Amino acid sequence: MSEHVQRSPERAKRLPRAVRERQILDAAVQVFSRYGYHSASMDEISDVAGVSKPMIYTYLGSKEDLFAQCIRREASRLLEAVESGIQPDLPPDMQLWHGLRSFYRFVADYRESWTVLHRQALAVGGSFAEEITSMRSRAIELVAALVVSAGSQKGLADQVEKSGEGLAAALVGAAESLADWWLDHSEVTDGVLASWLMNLVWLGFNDLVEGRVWTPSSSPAHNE
Amino acid sequence: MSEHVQRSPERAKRLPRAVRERQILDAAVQVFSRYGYHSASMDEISDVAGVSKPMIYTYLGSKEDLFAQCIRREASRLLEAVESGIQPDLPPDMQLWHGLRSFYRFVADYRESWTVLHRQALAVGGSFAEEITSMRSRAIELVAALVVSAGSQKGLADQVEKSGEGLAAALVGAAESLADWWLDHSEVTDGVLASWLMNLVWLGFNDLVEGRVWTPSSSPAHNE
Amino acid sequence: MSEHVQRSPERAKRLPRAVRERQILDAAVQVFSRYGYHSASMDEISDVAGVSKPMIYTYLGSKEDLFAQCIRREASRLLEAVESGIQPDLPPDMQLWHGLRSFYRFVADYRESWTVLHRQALAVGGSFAEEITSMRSRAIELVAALVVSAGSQKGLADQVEKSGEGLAAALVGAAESLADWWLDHSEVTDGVLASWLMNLVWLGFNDLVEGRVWTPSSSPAHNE
Amino acid sequence: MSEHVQRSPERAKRLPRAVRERQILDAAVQVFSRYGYHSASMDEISDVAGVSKPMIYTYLGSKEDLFAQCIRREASRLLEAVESGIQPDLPPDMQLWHGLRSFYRFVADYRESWTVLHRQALAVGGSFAEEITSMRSRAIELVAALVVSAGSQKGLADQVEKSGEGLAAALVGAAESLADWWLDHSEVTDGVLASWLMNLVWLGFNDLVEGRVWTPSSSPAHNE
DNA sequence: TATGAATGAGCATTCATTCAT
DNA sequence: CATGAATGAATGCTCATTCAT
Repeated sequence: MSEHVQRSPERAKRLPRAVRERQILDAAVQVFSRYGYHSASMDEISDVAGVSKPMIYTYLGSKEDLFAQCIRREASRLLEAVESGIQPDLPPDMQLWHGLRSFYRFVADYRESWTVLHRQALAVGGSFAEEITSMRSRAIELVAALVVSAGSQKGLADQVEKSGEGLAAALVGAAESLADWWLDHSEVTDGVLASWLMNLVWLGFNDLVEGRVWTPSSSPAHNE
Repeated sequence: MSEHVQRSPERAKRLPRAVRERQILDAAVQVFSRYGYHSASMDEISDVAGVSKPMIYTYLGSKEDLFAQCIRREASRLLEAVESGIQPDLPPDMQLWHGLRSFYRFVADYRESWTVLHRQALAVGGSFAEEITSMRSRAIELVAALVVSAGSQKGLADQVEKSGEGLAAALVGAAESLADWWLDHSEVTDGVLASWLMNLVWLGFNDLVEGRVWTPSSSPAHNE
Repeated sequence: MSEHVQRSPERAKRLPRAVRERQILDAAVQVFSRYGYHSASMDEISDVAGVSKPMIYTYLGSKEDLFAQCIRREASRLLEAVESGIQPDLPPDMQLWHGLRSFYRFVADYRESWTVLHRQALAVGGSFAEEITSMRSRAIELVAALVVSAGSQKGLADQVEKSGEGLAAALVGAAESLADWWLDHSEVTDGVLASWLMNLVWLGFNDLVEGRVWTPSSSPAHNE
Repeated sequence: MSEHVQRSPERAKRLPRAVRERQILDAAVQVFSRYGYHSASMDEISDVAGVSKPMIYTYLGSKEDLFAQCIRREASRLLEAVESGIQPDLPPDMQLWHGLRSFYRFVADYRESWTVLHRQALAVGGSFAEEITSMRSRAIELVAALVVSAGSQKGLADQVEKSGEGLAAALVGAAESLADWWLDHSEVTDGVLASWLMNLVWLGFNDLVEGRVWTPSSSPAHNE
């Protein structure tokens, strides 16, 4: 179970509290992302952090507290990364494009952060799931706003209006799923991933906005 | 923690093995979906199943085994449900359409199965993640085949060829994400969900196939 | 710290629950009386009981629960012992006399029970102290009733009326203190101890000095 | 758990050692009396004392040492208080009377000291119990001497000779018990308590009932 | 077949105690 | 003199798992 995890070589001494807290959080993210909340042991975290267990409790509180702080820190990082990649004065599609690229760069740079956020946090019931879910909801709303703003620019097709949030949820899910897929197919670049998504959902979305609609009865099997 | 879970009223006796196994698996899915793998206790499962713990071990093996069998059974059910909804002689888009509707009907009918598969199984490291991932991969490949077959009907654009699996992964993710979203917005029907997805991804995909491509430089900000 | 404590020699097997519970409670009283609530470890209790720790938790609950049940059981035993020694149709002084003898016999027979009740239970704050205090209060009231009934038989002197409970508290304390003293001076018999107390509080030290002595046979029940 | 405990507002600096030691002991008595030996934490003591933990260790040694010194200091205070209230040239009963009043005044003035001594010290096994027991023994011997001296003045009845120490133990226990009772019935004065005891043990309950009452003014020292 | 009885092993958490500054 | 930083060592408790009947 505890294969090979990076650990601080020597028990460093007398560091200021802030530094220690960062060390501990780093270690915690690493371990939580590997084993999940329940299987992760405070022993291993303290080990990886190069710090004794009591310090963890003194500085960061209980295991639950620790996990919560991991989640929050990584979620903030992710949001910041994405936001910092977006220029709000660009048109919606460019915003989405840059947002997606930033997102994938983050996933690449901080695999563990992404794993904790995406894979582990939801499985742990209670407040964590809520917290994560609410962050995800915020992301979805953000995308929905983008989608709707794009639609209104072009005359806001009915389809878009009604389904904005649903479409956004689908888009976010697609992006996440592609991120997961990427973890096992790292040969493509973040730009390629973002392109795929843009082509898949943006072109489709564009059609919608311009009045082209897919319905079961419009399928070639039926309408010719 | 243990709010209100259905439990068998009386300790029944001398049932054939197959029946017992089903009872146990049902209970296990119920409990796992509520609490997640680690927080679920064999005690509660045996309680809900109306069976003593040793029986579980005799019939289904360890907790890990039990979970694996839950996963497999529910995944099979899901796949069956989806496949049985598809008529292979229809055109690709209609197949996708029917597949999506079947998928959402399954999610609605077997919430717990879906929860176990989607939320819990990935968080548990090791063999489970692999198993789930491989099943998901199969689903993705299936969709990819659909996508590619649609592409080749129309002359297989390059974009599609290279990105088929990625697009499929994105589509599957979008469908899953929308399923999650649906759990909290049950006012729309499965048909609506499927429509959204078809409009979002199929129209977009169609554009691709027909040579319309989104690139950063084709965005209005750049080409005017 | 863990000098030499009697322990069950062999890990006995498959005993009915009631028996195990008794074993565990016996062991717990033994260990609590030796080390006090806090220093006693569940490990040692389980060891002495010849039972694994999980059984203790399954059968008797948490350490606090366990201690509470020890207290209650021993307190009940003590009360029963004292009450069974009293014949309510005797005059008050004879009742007191027999009650005291029973009390001291109990202390002699169940040293550990007495230690737990007297020495340990009060030091642990919270509900235990309250429980013990309330039992002690009941004992005091009982004695107070005796005292007052004796007083009213003789015309109820004012002093007695006003101070009944205080006197009873003092008497109970005297009895307890003498019990403690006895633990280090076991050469005298329970009868002697009871005599001392009767002479001290019933007759009065002054009387003693002047040659008046209370003996069971000088009680009104006998000497008329 | 840590409701509201007085604490030094500002971390004072550079005080002479003796002062620091007093601060710490005061805090320790306060905390030990509230929570008992085991539940009291060095952290809280240092907190209440307004001193860092290492200082405690430097000045007073281990937790055990600290507790021992609390016990000794408070016991000394108690003994001094009682002794200073006694005038050795008075007759025994008056000495007892004054001693008791001093004792109750001490209990009233230093509740915490009394609590530590009476409730906590015995429950902690090992050397503390011995120390406390030995101090209590000294008190008992003192009283015994008083009793015996009273007896010998009047011709030393046999009963007294043999049972002197036992009687004294009973008397001391009665006084302590009454002190405890007092903590919950503070409406009576220390004089009343002392009177009750004098009447109970010195004169005898029987005497009381028959109208003979001990009062300070009826003591031989005064009424002859 | 079916189960109440029993446990090994692990985990979160706490606390007295000590360095390094 | 004085302390924030740091930890070794316990301890209460839980849970998957297995016998003996």
